[in-house]
Amino acid sequence: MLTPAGPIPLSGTMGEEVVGVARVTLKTIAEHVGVSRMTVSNAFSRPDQLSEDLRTRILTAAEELGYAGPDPAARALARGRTGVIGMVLTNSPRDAFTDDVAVGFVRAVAGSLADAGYSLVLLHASGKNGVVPARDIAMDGAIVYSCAPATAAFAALRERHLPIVNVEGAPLPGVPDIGIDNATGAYQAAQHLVDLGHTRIAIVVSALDADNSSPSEAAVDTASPTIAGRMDGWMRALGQADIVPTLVGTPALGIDDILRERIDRMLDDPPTAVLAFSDLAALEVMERAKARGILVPEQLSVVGFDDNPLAARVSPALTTVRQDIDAKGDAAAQALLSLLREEEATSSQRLPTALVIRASTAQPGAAGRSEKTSSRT
Amino acid sequence: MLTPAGPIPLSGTMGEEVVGVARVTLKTIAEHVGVSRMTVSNAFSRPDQLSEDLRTRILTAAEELGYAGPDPAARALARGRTGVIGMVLTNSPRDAFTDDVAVGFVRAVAGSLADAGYSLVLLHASGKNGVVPARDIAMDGAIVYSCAPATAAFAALRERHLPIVNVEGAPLPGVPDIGIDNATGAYQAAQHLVDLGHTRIAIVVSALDADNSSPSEAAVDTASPTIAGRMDGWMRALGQADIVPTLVGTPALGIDDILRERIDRMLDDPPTAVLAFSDLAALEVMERAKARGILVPEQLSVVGFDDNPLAARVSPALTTVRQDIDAKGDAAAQALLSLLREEEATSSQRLPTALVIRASTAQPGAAGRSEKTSSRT
DNA sequence: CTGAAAGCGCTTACAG
DNA sequence: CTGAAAGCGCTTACAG
Repeated sequence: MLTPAGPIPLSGTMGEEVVGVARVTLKTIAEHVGVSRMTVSNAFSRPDQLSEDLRTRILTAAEELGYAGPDPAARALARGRTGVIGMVLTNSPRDAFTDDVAVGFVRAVAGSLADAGYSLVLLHASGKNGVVPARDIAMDGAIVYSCAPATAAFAALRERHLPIVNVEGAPLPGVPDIGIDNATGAYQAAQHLVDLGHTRIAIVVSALDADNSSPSEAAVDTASPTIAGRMDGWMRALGQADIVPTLVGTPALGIDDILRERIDRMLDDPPTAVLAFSDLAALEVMERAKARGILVPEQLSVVGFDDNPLAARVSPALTTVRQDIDAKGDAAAQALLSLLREEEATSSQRLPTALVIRASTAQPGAAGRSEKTSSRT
Repeated sequence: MLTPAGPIPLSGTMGEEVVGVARVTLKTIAEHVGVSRMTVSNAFSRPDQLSEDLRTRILTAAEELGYAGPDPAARALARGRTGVIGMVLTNSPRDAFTDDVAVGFVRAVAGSLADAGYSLVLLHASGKNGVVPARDIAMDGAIVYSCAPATAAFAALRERHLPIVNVEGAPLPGVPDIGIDNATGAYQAAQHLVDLGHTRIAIVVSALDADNSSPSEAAVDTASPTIAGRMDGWMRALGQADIVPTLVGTPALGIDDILRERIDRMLDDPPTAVLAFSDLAALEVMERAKARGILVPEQLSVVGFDDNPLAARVSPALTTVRQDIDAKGDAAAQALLSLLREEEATSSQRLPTALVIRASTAQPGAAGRSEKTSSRT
C-alpha cells in the first residue's frame, strides 16, 4: 500500500496555514483501496465492469475521503462531451429576459434538454474582458435564437464546428432552422384588417429604418429574418387589396426611443389600423394612442404578434397572431439532440400560427362597443 | 518541417467517407509553423510572451487551418477554471421560468456575471438519466436560489467544495446568504392592514400545510426560509394588535390546486383582508374573489409580496411589498465573484423592502370607490 | 523571446 | 473481473 501516513494528505507547505484539503482524485482512492485508478473510474462510470463488492468498497472509501465523483472538467476532456448546450439570444440575457416570448422559449428549451440530461448555458455577447463565451465555453452544441447570420457569437460557434440549431434565423447551408411560419401569420393578421374594411394601415417594425415612409423596394431591407417573413405576409395581403401601408420602423433590434418617436409621429395623423411586429410593440402603440385620446379600437385597430401572456390581460385585449412558444422550444431542443446523436435526419421546421381575434380590432370608424360605453346610454 | 503532404490532414480510414476534417489542435499549428506547441499556446493566451511578428504568423496559420482557438474543455482542465457559474433554482427551470420574480433574478445575475466574463449555466434537478448537473457539470461556483438546505443539488455542490452563494436560503455555516428582509417587509404589510382597521385576516402561504387553521405553534413549520421570514413579520405585527389570523397554505413550494381549493374554502366565509406570500398568490385570491362577486377592496383587501411587474397592471392594482430584484441579483453575483477572488470579505446581506400601497387595500367594509361605481350614482 | 518537461484528472480500447 | 498504457488538448512554471 502506498497510502501515506494520514488518511487524507493535506495541502500547503509545512508552516503555512492549511486552508483546504488536498484534492482527492481517483488516484487517492485507488491507493487507499489498493486497486488501480481505472478500477475506481469504472466503479463510478461503468458499474458493470467490476464486482458489486469491490464497487461498494470503493464507493465507501470515496465517501470517507470526501470524493465528490469524477472531476467534470477532466471527464469532459477525456470523453469529448460536456453535457452542456449553449444558447445565444438576440440580445444579451440581460435584455432578452425582459421579453416573455424569449423567456418562454428558453424555458421550453431548458426543459426539453434537461429531460435528455443536458444543461443550458446562457452565452452572452463578448464582453470587455476579451471573453467570448461562444468561443471559450466548453459545450456540445448550441441553439441560436433569432440572430442575424453575422452575429459574432454565431460565427464563433460555427468555427468550432459545433452542432448548431438556428431558431428564427436566416437559412444557412447545413444549419437546421426552426421557426414559425411568420409570413402566413402576418398574412392572416393583415387580411383580418382588410376584411374589417381598413385601407389606411401602418406597419410598425424593428430592424428596419423607416420613418413613416412608403415601402419602396429599398426600404424593405431588414437584418431580421423574422421581420422579413412578417413583412412578406403583411405586404402580400395588403397588396392583394391594393393597399399601400405606411412603414414605421427603427434600425434597432427591438423597441427603442427612435421607434417610440416615430410611432408618435404616426399618431399625429393616425391611420385606422396598425400591424405591429410584436405584442410589446402593439402595446406601445396602444398606450401612446390612449395618451392622446385616440380610442382603440373605435378610432384605431391594433394587431400584435406572438400572443404574449400580456396580450390577453391588457384592456382592450389584444388581437394578435399566436405562436406556440413551447412547441418551438421543444422542436429546437429535439433538433439539436438528434444532431448530437448524428442522426442526419435533422431538418428545418416551420411551425404553424393562429390568428386570435380579441378586442383591439374593429371596423374603421366603428362606434364599436368599448369597455367603457356607460356614458352613451 | 514535419508537416504532412496536404495542408489539412483528413480523418477517416482510407476508403471510409471522410465526413469531417481531423481535429486541428495546437500541435497541428505548431508543426505547420515550425514552432513548439507552447509558443502557439502563448500566441493565443499570452500575447506578450512572443514577438508580434511570430504571433501574427501563428494566428494566420491557425485561421488557414480552421483552428477556432484553444479547446475550452482542455483549457478548463489545465487552468482549473471553466468560466461557468451554475444556478440552481427552487424548481426546475421549466417551472421557475413562469415566475417573473425568478426570471428577473436570473436576468440580473446573468448580466452581472457577464460583465465579469462568466456565463451562467442553468442546473436542473437530477433527471432520470442518472445525470446530476450539480455534480456532473464543470463550473467554478454556483448560486443557489431559494432552496431548502436539503436540496440534492445543493448537497452535490457542497461536496465538490465549490464556492457557493445562497440566495433566500437558510443560514448555513460558511455559505454567504443574500436575501431581502422578509420579516420587515411582511411586518409592514400586516401593519398596513392593522392600520386600516382589519381584524379578520387570512394569511395565504406555500410550503406550509394549513387548511384554514389557526397558527398553532406546530403548524408554523415551513421548509422555506423565505416563507418563514415572512410569517415572522406578519405574525409579529398581528400579534401586537392581538389579531389571530387564519392560515391557508399548501405543502407544495408554489401555487398548486391544493392551495386554490383552500383559498376557495376560505372565501366561503371570507375574512376582510388577506396577506399573500407572493403577488401571484394575491392575484389568485383576487380572481377567485371576483368570480364569487366579492369586491376587492370594498369587501376584501389583498396584499401581495414582491412587486411583480403584473402587480401594477392588474385591476385593482395590487398593494404589495416591493423588493429590488435587480439589486438582489447583482448582490448575489458580486458575492460569488468575490468568493472566486478569494476575498474572504464576502458575507451575508439583507436587502431592504418597501411597502407599495395601491388600490387593492381599503378599510374593512369601506364603501370605497372601486373602478365600477357608476351603478351607485 | 522561445522551448522541453511535467502535469491537469479522467476515460478508452486492449490485454490478461 | 481487473490493470498497464496511451491519450484527451491544453497550460504552468522553469530554463535558456
